[in-house]
Amino acid sequence: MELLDETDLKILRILQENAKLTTKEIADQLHLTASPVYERVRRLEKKGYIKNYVAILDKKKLNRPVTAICMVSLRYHNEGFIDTFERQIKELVEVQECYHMAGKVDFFLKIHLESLEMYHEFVRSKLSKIANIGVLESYFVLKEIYATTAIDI
Amino acid sequence: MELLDETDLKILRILQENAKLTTKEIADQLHLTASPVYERVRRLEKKGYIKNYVAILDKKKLNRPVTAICMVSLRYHNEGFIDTFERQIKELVEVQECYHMAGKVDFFLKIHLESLEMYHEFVRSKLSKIANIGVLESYFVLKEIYATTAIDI
DNA sequence: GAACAATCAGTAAATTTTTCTGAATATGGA
DNA sequence: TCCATATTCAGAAAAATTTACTGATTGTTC
Repeated sequence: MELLDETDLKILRILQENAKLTTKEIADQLHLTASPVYERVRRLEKKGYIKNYVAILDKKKLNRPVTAICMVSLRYHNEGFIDTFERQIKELVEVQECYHMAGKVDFFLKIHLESLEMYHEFVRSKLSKIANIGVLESYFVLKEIYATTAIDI
Repeated sequence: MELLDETDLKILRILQENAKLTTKEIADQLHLTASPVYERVRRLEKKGYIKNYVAILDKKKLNRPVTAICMVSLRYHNEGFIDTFERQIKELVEVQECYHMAGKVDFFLKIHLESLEMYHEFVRSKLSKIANIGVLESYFVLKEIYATTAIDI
């Protein structure tokens, strides 16, 4: 069951840049008609290659100009402690991404906030309330050089 | 010119989770008809609150299971050096995000790849070819605990 | 309270999505 | 090589959605 040919990849490349194109517009780019493109997109959705479609908002216009990167190391690394940490992190609405890392740092967080003061408040009243945090290092984004949700396929 | 009321925010919250809902479906959630929802969405697009619409793909299914975080410090920090670095980074298709940071680390990269071997090759043949890199620290994602493109508004 | 602006509901046309059918092409054995 | 099968595509038609427009209602300001 061969699943992805070059046409599928082209469709995915287009959709991850602009999901509002009509099947007709995509079809024109690929020199096809709307039918095969429509069927392929549905199959790519169904098979899970396309996870979902989202609107990307302007963080600055919506008053979330501060992006912080936070590196967390736990004090104890038993399975229970790690699971608990993960569960508590998911509750924090400010956290956009959280990764469990290999190496001296255990977790990696990306956080969007209104201001540096709000970050201080976030750490004071939420992050530091989570038990078992050993080291917590904060970094701040000065400028977004490049950021996309697309992957190179 | 008051621009965003609670209805606008609700629409944005919905669209950044699922951009494929019809205006009718959104309208039902808000106890409105399609007309005002349609007009509001168009205004939110036009005013730039919505930057674009994208499809989110499944990295593992598309054979990009390795996510690396890379912290780069430059050797020299003249304006020219920084601009050059930024320009060169944007050329690397593997790099999904690049931020200029405050503090001891200058740049922060998120990179999606096929394998650890490909990361090695990426550093060897591309990253290290960029002049003026001082320190380069690599971290690898063991597990994605939580990741969204939505912001808390 | 009158004039103005903003928001909404409803309607209809244009466009797109969705479903279906049949033709063309490719594939895999015998 | 030829036949049977599966896959992919184009085209058409129905269903649904988008888009544009109108008028009514509500809210605001002076």
